[in-house]
Amino acid sequence: MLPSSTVENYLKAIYVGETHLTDGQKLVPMGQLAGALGIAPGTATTMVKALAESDLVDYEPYNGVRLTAAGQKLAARVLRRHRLIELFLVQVVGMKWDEVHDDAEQMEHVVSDALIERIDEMLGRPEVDPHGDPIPTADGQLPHRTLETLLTCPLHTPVTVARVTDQDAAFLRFIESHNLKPGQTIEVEARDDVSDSVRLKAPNGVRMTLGTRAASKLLVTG
Amino acid sequence: MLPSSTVENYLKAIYVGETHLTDGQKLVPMGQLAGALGIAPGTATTMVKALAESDLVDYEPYNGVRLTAAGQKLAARVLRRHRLIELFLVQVVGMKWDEVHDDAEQMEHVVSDALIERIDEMLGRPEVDPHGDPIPTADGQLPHRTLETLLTCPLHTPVTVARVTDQDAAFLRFIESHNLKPGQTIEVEARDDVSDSVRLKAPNGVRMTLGTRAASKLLVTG
DNA sequence: TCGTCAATTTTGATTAATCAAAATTACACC
DNA sequence: GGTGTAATTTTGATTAATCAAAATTGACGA
Repeated sequence: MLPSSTVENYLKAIYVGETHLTDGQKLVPMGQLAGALGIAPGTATTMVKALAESDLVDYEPYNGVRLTAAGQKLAARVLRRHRLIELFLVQVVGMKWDEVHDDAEQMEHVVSDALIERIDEMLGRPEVDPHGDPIPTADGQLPHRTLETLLTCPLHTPVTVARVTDQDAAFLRFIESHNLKPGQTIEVEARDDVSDSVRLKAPNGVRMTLGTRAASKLLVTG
Repeated sequence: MLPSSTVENYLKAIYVGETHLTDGQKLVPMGQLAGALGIAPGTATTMVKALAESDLVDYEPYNGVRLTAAGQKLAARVLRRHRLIELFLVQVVGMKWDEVHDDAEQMEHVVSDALIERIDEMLGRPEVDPHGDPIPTADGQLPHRTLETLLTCPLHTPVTVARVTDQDAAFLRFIESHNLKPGQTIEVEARDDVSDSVRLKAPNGVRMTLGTRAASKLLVTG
């Protein structure tokens, strides 16, 4: 019984949902899941019960859902495919990083293992995709680096952009046009809670200001 | 109402079915369609009636089905995608020509126009795929060369393999291992109806014998 | 303790795609 | 012209995925 694209999408959404859980939570709420997938809450309930039946998730009524080991393995596989495909489309095919998400979203469910292996090989077993998101290994491990956001990193200190955690095309174009893509070195000069903003110096020396919402999507390493 | 993968597959099957019609026929029989798609005959009937409702096909009960102009346009688009993707996977990704069919079959329904355009550009607007099958143009024209099979081409005359009309992986591996891929020059030395076979000289000078069934799948130009 | 409200689950329906098996039709042959 | 066969269509069901709206639950504040 190989999983349908729909099942794969549920698992993937739960997987990333788990990584977004604040503090000691271990269950992804149904509402959040339904929201992430853009479906009605009742639909999510029905589907999750079926996933639980297949031992892909643990489901606690009214509390939420969590992946089992089997579910985690499948989810990691899908995420691996997605990120490899994104990198491939940018690196090999020459598409822009803001236009590859939808193609990857579709292709991740349908391409053969042989094609994924070829892509992985062509790209030299990469560890991160064009957005700096880590690529799960073939055996399902998700490498984890601890990164800081522009809201928490040290001031007046050069840091390197490592990851951009937003797939929105307009946001990505903004990042690119201001030279803030992963790999670029920048420096946070000031933060201001009142104006809800962060001021920073871009690689070319240009100063600019971001809202905290946007700033929280840029992850950096010291 | 963009067409589902299923609808695209029906249209594609009717499209290629039409090209296989003998003499003056203009309708693809339901049985043949169902067979090509691997579905029950009743299912084909139901679906074709729906396609007729959407003006993608003309349907004559008990006689068969034919594409309308709109259906033809869609079918050509899918076939174009399929063949461009196959060539891409061979040429750029380095997959073998006998292993790209299934990936192309899936990807043809899901990749963006932007990706197809990039692929077409990378490949230099190619006219044929790795099997020598012509690639429909972006506006839906299917370039047609008149080719002969090994059953009809002149004897004792060098001819160039132009097309292999069978997607079966084992057959393709056979063709490759005997140096009979498109572009190779060969010569038919004899045909024999009784033994149902064709004898030919491969590029390396090696003599070999094919059954007429296999020989009919090799198309050549003088 | 109790009521309220938001989140969740249930219920009842719908759509697309499919099958098996029964009914029908076309046609060719005697 | 009748008849049998093969192709085709109909019929009745099934599965996966979905929605809207009604019912339920659980937690929190009064």
